[in-house]
Amino acid sequence: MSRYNFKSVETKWQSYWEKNKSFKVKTDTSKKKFYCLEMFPYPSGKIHMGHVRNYTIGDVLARYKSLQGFNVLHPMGWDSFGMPAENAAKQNNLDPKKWTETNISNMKTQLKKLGLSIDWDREISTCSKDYYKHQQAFFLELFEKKLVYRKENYVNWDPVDETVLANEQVIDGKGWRSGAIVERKKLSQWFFNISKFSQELLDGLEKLDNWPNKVKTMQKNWIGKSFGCEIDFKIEGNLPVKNIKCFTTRPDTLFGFSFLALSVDHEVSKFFSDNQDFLSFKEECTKTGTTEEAIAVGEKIGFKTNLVAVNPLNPRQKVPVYFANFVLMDYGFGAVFGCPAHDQRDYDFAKKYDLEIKTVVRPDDQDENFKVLDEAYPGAGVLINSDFLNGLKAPENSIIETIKILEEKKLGKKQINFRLKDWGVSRQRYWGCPIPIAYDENGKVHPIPKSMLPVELPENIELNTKGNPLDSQNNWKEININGKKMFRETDTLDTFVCSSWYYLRFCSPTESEYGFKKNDIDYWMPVDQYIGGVEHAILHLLYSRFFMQALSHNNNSFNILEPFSGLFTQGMVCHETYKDPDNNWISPEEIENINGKKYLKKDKSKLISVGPSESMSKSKKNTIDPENIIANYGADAARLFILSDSPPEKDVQWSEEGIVSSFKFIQKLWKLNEKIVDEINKNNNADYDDEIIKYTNKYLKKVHDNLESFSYNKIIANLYEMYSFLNKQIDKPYAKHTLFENYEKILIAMTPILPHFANECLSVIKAKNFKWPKYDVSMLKEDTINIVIQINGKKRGLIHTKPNITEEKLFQIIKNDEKIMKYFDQKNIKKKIYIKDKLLNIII
RNA sequence: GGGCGAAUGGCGGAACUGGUAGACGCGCACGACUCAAAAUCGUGUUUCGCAAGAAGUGAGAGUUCGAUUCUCUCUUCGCCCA
Repeated sequence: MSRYNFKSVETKWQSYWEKNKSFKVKTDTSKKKFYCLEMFPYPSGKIHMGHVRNYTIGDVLARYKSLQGFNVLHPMGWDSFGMPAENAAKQNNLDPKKWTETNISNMKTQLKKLGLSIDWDREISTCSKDYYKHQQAFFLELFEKKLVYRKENYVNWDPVDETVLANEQVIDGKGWRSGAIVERKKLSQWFFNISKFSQELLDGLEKLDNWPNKVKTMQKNWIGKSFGCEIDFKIEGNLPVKNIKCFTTRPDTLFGFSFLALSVDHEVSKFFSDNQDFLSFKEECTKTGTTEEAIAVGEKIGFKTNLVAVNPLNPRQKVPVYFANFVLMDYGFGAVFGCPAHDQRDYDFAKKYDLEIKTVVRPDDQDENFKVLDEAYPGAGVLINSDFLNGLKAPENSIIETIKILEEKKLGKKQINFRLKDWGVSRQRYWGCPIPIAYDENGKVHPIPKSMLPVELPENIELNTKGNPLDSQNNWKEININGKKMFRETDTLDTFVCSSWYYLRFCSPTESEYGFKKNDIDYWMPVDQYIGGVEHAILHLLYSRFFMQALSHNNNSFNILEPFSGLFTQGMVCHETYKDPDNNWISPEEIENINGKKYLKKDKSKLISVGPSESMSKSKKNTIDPENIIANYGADAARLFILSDSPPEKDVQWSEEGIVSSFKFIQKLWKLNEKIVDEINKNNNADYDDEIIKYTNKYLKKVHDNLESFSYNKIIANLYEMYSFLNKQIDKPYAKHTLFENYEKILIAMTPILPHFANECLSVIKAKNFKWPKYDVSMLKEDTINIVIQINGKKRGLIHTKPNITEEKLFQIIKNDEKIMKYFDQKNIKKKIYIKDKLLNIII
């Protein structure tokens, strides 16, 4: 008996796959294709357990599909532009490019040790100019299609570092690095016109049957289609403002109108540009955030104008016009009509400024005297105090009816509004894809000619400058286009742009003329199964869907609108958390278990308290390094454990006991393998025994069904059962051929999960040219079955018999069964319910 | 505040379209081997009960011959949006 040496076996197979380019694929229209894609990693330096889980899930599928005969595209690349490289470079005075390349090389080595079936010849990296060159061409293509434009927009500005911050870099309103209070600042930036496709992106979701409903719902809410009305309010006052347009989803509450609120950026604000009070109010507004949350939670403040707005349905009613901090210019028209009784935000505002709160909707269980008191009532009911609208059912009927009336009177019109805003792609960063645009001396925009692409990032530049480092690169900035001196755009593209089309590049990774070849994407696209974290449910997936819409827009050569036909979102990897008595987080590697109860720090200095299992994070120090795991237990054990404990879509708890038991199980499988090989070599000629054939077929059906439904945890359970079956049976003499044939099938079905181990065993039994084993339906029939006997729905016995038994025959058997008969008297039987070959329920 | 989802032993989780609840794993207990330990193997393990038996899938109702599964109300937790 030899011990299974995972190190030599895993190394052997990994180098075999590499040498033979086992996973290299080509466009081949004679074969059925399967495109299996996992979200590509950011090259942070080391892989983490989340990667192990993500790529193991994908690899199981890719290997399974490949054995089934599909031409499987399973590529890997690097999402290699982005801030961590720039930050690391700044801190350690490094070159972001070198930092990134080193990380890629380390992580590639680590990924290879997992035994993934990846076609490494297709490896791409978004920071390489071979990649971003095409991205710049796409930018220009969208520019020509008028899907890219420039506008002024607010950004989070750190006044100390003189830099723009991403939302996640703003912590409690302060810059994460400088601690300075973040300001809102207007900058001219590039936008992708994603909102043009709002309806298409919404409609497309309907056809994505293999996406989780959860993700579709999240996208639907994000796109946020709302149905409402555009109302033109007449304005009276001392300013040359005659009308103000509003969008509202609740025109039916117009009789509850008590103020009109404008965004401080509304065009009316130009009349207040020398009003000091207004300017300081506007200043105040920039301090509160612009997120919907900040607005909902924050205090509502207003600035009263001398203007009054006329209620279009009741011209005698005139209400004040305010500027207010909770109205945003980029939603609707930057103006809302306030109905405090039925909108909490308006209610808060009205309370503060002592405005009228008029109830116009009563809940169904209240009468006409219902009054809104302590909080707004946004719910359903019946319209009251609304003149000719009284009695309408709110909100469904009343909205439609009110819009009809407003349209008839030419006071407003029906409108569809989307919450989805255009995608701002400008980043004031160095480490990103340069935007292929130049400005002449008058500031006019000129696309950089395609022949001059790529616009390369300058290398070896000083990053510790204030503001965007590219801004100070005067040599680089200057460019000559058609004999004219111009200046390059110094902003770079959001890294989400890079990941919006990488799945296309994998189809034609070396194509130099364009981002992809048409015949490649015609064959490979769409991605059949995309696998990644749910944290990308909205932005990345929506941007990618937009990108396909944008490329297909006014394009006759291809029309792929949905990039990912199947989506699977895996859960996170969690671990217990540990703290010492001083409330410091302690890493699992620093502690020791005493008696299975107490935990001590390894130097025995401190008692450790165990906290709940939480997703692995550096800040809580509850991470486990996959590299150590692979070194100590092997890739197969890591794969086995990460799949075994929980369904892939749910969180999984990493534990020392778990990985150890997976490791031990592989050792057991190896011992079993040796026993079986001995048995096969014995060349005994026992009688044909169909027990193993039946069991194998049942097993293969389970594995097949569980693979198809992503129930990978159940496959591991099936495998354990298979092991204990074989281990008990193996002492019986088996016909050599039967044993060999079925064992081979079992091993092949094991290769997606344990590729090194199973291939090693297959080579030991000299199996060749194997395919995915199909189960034989005729072998699934049982010779004997158990029928449950219930009395009044309670289980009272089990009858072991042959299938296809009639109720009468079954009852004959029961009559001789004292254990069952003691529960009832035959005279009292009211009814018998017989479900053939399953259950008999006797009602007394 | 809104949307979506979940709740099953000490723990992670099984249970096909309503039909034997707790598969499989971890942990734990006992036993074998051993001078001993580790490793390995075996047995047991929902709760109460000596047992016969009874109860039992977050709580409460309902539909049904029969509910972890379907319907309603509630509680708690998670995720997303706010």
